[in-house]
Amino acid sequence: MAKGPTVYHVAERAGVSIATVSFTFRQPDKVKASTRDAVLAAAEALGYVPSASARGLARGRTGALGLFAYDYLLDPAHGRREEGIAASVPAPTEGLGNEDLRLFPLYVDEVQRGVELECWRRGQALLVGGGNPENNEAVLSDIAGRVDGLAIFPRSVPSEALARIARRIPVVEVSESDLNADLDHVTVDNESGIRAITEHLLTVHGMTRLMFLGGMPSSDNDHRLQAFLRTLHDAGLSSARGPNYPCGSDERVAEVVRLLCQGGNLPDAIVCATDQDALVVLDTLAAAGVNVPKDVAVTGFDGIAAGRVVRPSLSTVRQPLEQMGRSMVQLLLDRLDNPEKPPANVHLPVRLVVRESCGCQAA
Amino acid sequence: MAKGPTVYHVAERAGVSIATVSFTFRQPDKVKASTRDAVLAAAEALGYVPSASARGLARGRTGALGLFAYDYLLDPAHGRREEGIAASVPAPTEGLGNEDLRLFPLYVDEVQRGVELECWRRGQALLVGGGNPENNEAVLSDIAGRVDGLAIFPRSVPSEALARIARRIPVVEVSESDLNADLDHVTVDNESGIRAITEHLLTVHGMTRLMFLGGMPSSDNDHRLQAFLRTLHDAGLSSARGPNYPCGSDERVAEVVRLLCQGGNLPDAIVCATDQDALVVLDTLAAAGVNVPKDVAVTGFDGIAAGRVVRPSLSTVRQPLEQMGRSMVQLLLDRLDNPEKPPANVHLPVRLVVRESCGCQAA
DNA sequence: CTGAAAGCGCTAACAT
DNA sequence: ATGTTAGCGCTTTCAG
Repeated sequence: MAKGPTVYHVAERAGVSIATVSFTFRQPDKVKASTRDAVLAAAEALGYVPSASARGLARGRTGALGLFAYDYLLDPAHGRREEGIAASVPAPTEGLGNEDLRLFPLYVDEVQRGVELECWRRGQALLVGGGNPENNEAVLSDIAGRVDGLAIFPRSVPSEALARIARRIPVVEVSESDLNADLDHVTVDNESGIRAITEHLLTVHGMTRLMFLGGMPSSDNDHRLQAFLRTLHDAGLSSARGPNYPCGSDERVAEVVRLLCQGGNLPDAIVCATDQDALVVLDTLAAAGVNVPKDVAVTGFDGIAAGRVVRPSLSTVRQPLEQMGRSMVQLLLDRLDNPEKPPANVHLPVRLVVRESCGCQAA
Repeated sequence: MAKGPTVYHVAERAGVSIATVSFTFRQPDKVKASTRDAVLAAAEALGYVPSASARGLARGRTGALGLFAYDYLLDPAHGRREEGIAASVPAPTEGLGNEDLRLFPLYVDEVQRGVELECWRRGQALLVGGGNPENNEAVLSDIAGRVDGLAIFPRSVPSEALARIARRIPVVEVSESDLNADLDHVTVDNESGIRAITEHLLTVHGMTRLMFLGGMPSSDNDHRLQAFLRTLHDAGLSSARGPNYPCGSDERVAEVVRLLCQGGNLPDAIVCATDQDALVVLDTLAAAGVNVPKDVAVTGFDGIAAGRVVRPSLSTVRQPLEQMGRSMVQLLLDRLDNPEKPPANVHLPVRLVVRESCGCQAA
């Protein structure tokens, strides 16, 4: 606690100059063995811990990367995540209601884990910043001042703020984005993912009346919709209904589903833009007494953990979430090495995951 | 990217001194409105972002807190967690095998989330460091040099390394610890938790032959065992067998259970030291064709998410994991304000969570 | 191979 | 209310 020892103390104790101390820590083999041992011993004895601030100042680099972990569930559109994963556990009568599924790790959580694991693997320091409802800007600026590069989630940061930061340090964004075209990106193959799951519905289940449904608008979701329509078109079909996307929120998605139920003419399948949308759809259908997949099939996109646990379990397209996080780190580090190269884009494959909600192995 | 603007640039552009710029950012209301506006405008125009390194150096504080997120699952004793939560998703025949449950958030994950949320809420920067199998020491030292205070998990850091760091910055440890008595701690009421679940078995289910089982040794687990024995004693009973704790690893736990099955005389209930142990027990019993809770009841301790999802779902004692993370942050900040106060200890309550594995609502 | 010295960008007295 | 002036602890030429 007591204002730790500095290079000066170590230098004095080891009987060398501060330059030698510094040098010993960065190029251990460039100093005479005896000197090195003396320095290391002194450092050890004193409990010396190099100050990252001082080093950062001197080197012009902090040596840390940042992740701005905007939490979608703190966003009004999705409602608040419960007080902690798996927190609320009603006593004996507890079942595993679909409404509890928000307690499992989400898209952002898994990507974050990937960022963390990759940083740790490389011995890279990682600053994890979080959206603070109010002063998002201030928080972001603070983070920006602390790191050499920043990873962000789409739409978690206003474009102007982003531009200001990107002028100073490299920024990488996960997911597609029609804005911020100058940033590095990590994206997935939405096209083939939607095509795979849609064709599964068409071919394996012989369905013909499909509809696309999604809540929040995004570039990814836009592309998924387009891919959906193209797939249907290629099969000589058209969408069962005008695509209900973007509805705007979970609430609106539920509303659309309720209307569908009341109307009495459900499509064969509802292809959702994301797993979260699909979970809402599943909830709503269950509440309306509609059987999935018997009366209507439902599919998602993302492959979050909750989809494995719901009943019926969710057929979906899995994104390599952890890998996406790792790739962000990779991209950041690459750009730090080579600031001038044109914006890069790591495009990752996805995988069709067939479970129950499409009608396969309908228990 | 181009070596961002500094206070000097802003000062020049605003026609003031650098001190005024600095002052404007820290005490906005202490400067004349006109000056403030000029400074802010200049900063805005220049895209000024304060350097945390410089500030840290000057103030003697980095303004960030650290979490050393040792991952137990990277530890050989527990085996490696799959490539990402919910990653491995075997096709159509997939059930939700118990072996998949390691994919859900664990004890450490939930505590980490608590630390994050609390830091974000307070606008506190948070550095999340990770165990790197090899150079744990180096990583730790690096983190220590970057933060004003550090939160750690028990036994994730060798005591000597810890001592060195604790000499420089405050360190808070979650869970009980007979070592490191000089650190601040966040603990839970193991005694009443074990007592509650044991008495539930005794009273509600009328069981008499109970045994305690646990893998890894720890102070918490030690205390749980003691509480277990005391509870039995108070009821005029004794342990059905010599307590099998600490077995040492998941493997050894499984082995003990297999022996029990072969021996043919299972106790009425196996009270596990942790949920993780209980999941292993559940797995092993299932593999041996033993029915839970019919043939034997099983209970856990922790309340991790996976316990809700297994079948039979796990009766357990839930720790307020998120709150524990939040309390660590609180403790760190308190100590920074008041370095001299004696070691503090936040002792949190736990809650009995009755599900199926104890025999309640046996489907 | 090692020492001397000049900053890195900002804060905090102390002046004014 | 604002300007002056020392550093904070480390890195990095440049000499020796």
